This record gives sequence, C-alpha cells and structure tokens, in this order.
Amino acid sequence: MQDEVDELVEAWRRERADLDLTPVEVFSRIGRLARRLDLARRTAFADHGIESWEFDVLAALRRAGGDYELSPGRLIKETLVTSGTMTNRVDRLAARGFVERLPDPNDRRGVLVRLTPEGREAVDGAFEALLSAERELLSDLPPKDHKQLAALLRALMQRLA
Amino acid sequence: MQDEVDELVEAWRRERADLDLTPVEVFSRIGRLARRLDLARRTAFADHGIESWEFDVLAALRRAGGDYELSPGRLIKETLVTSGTMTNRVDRLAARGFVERLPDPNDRRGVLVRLTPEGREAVDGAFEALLSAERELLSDLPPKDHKQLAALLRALMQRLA
DNA sequence: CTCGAGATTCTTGACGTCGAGACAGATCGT
DNA sequence: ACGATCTGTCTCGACGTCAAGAATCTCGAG
Repeated sequence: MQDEVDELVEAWRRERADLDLTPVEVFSRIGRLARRLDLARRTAFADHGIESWEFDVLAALRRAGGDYELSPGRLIKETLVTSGTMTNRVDRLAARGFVERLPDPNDRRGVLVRLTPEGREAVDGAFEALLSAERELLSDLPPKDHKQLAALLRALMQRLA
Repeated sequence: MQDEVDELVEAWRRERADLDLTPVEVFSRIGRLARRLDLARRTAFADHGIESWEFDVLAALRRAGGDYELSPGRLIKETLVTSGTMTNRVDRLAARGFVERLPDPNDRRGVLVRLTPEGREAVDGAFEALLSAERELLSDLPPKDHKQLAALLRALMQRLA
C-alpha cells in the first residue's frame, strides 16, 4: 500500500539516485500528518463552536486545575505564541465570555486569566470530541502499535529537546 | 525517560481521570515534533541562504525533472498553498533569480515557472543539508526502528487520506 | 462560428501572527 | 531609601497567508 510520501521519495530518487532518502520517509510523514491532524482537529472543534487556537488557551487553563487561573506569561509558555498574539487571544476569549482578566493580587504589573464556567464547559466538551475523533483514527491499529508508535516518537523528541 | 507530552498527559489525568488519553500520546507528539522539525529545517536551510517556503517551491520544480518547469497551478497542488500565496512566492523567487516565468506555449492563459541554474544549485545544496541534519536526528535509533516508524506513520496516513 | 461553462492566473482586502519597543512595577545591591 | 536592572504585559507596524473575485483564455455544444 503506497502513500503520497512514497511517491515523493520515488520522484526524488528518479532525480537524485545518489542520495539516501531514509529521513524523508519519517520526517516528511510527520509533517504531513501534523497538517492533516490540524484539519481533523478543526472539524472536531467546529461542532462545538470553538476554534483550535481557542482550545489551546482554554485547555492550558483547564489543565492548570484549582481555580483555573494562569498569567499571560504562563499561557505564552504553554501555547508557544508571542505576547502580542496572547493579548489578542485573551481579548477575544474574554469577549466570548470564556475567560476573564483579573488583577494579580501578588504583583500589580500582572494579570491573571481565569476560565469562566462557560469556558470550562466549552473546553471539556471540545476535548472529549477531540479524543473520540482521534481514537477513531487509531482504531485500525492494534493497541500494541499505539504503544510502540508513542515510544518511537518519544525517542525522537528526546533527540530534539 | 519522560518527555513534555508525558507531563501534558499527567496534567490532564489529574483533572480528568475519567478519560482515556491514549490518543494524546500519539497525536500530540506528532504535532510537537512537526513544530520542532520546522525549526530544525529552518536552521539547516539558513546556512544555505534560503527559507523553508523557498525550498518547498524549488524542490517541487527540482523533483519535476526534465526542464524543471511547472505551472503555478501544479505548484499550488504540490505545496498546498493558495493561488495568491503562490503568486507572491514566485514573484520573490524570480526577484532572487531562482526561477523565471515563461508563457505556456500550449495555453495562452497559462504560465510556466522554470528553475534557473542558480535555483537548481540552491535547492540541491539545501536538500543535502536537510538530509544530513535529519539523518543526524535519526542516528540514535537503529535502522530497524526507522522502518517500523515509517510503516506505522504510513498506516496512519492511510486513515487520514 | 459563436456562445457559455470551465480553467488558469493574478489582484485585492481582511486577518492573525510576529517582533520590537513602551510602560509600569518589582527586585536587588549599595 | 535610591537607582539600575529585570520582569510582565500591552501597543503597534510589518508581513505572509487566505479567500473571494476579476480578467483572460480554452474548448465543446449547437
């Protein structure tokens, strides 16, 4: 069974038979899979009326637990965006009523972003939808392969720490 | 040995012990790896003075072989961007002298984008640098694991066709 | 031959992100 | 206390992408 990366590799081999294309087999697939997963994620979230970037922020707050509060700086670290982007995102999430901005009681420069009950409901629903969509994608592979795949990917991540 | 996704899963488990988080182990790693690979790619290309988006376009032309000509429409399909983006990219590549625009002899609506000798040199050098950087990342894993990883990723891609 | 549907490329405006800098407040040494 | 430096957040301009539409050309049906 051939996929689009097999064709890509074949095309390169026609032109550059001198090169070892093994890395392409792995890394090109990871890149393309990530792209498609983004799309799958987007449609899973769309049913729950939220967008991927919204989920990223809300999920970080949800995972924090307790009172579901994090500073913008912490959110920046969790979601890997810049400060300007986070200001914009928090603005829009606050406008939708999913988060609220509170003054940080311990640092007058600071702000805390808190998940509202509506935000919590939204993110919980979206996360369950995401998990079930993703489980569906894994359903062809035996559980043993899940573990192996996760282990191999973990090994690669170590290398790219 | 623990990675950042293990922490992510652990945080979710603290908050939502009721959910089966297996999919996160796989898909979250794919997403994060893709992000880091983009960075690695970028630095590998930077040594050769080209950017990732430039490589994407030049590589498509290079793989085409023959006289290294493709239509903008074909380039759009290969690189998964929209037409406005491709017009912009071809403009900038032409300004750098890596490609040139020719009228399509068989269709007066059409245009052909052709790789120049400078463009070919650039893309060949960049590709070799990319492969060697990527090989380095795989060097910890035994070749048998490369095959297995590629096979598992291929199986996932079938599912997302 | 002509007409209209479809194809191909480019143009345009809107949008989200980035990155540099502004600003206020905290922190630490003296 | 005081000043210098650091930290945390926000502001703003530039940039690349997207999506929709404009302009041009092709090709088959009648």
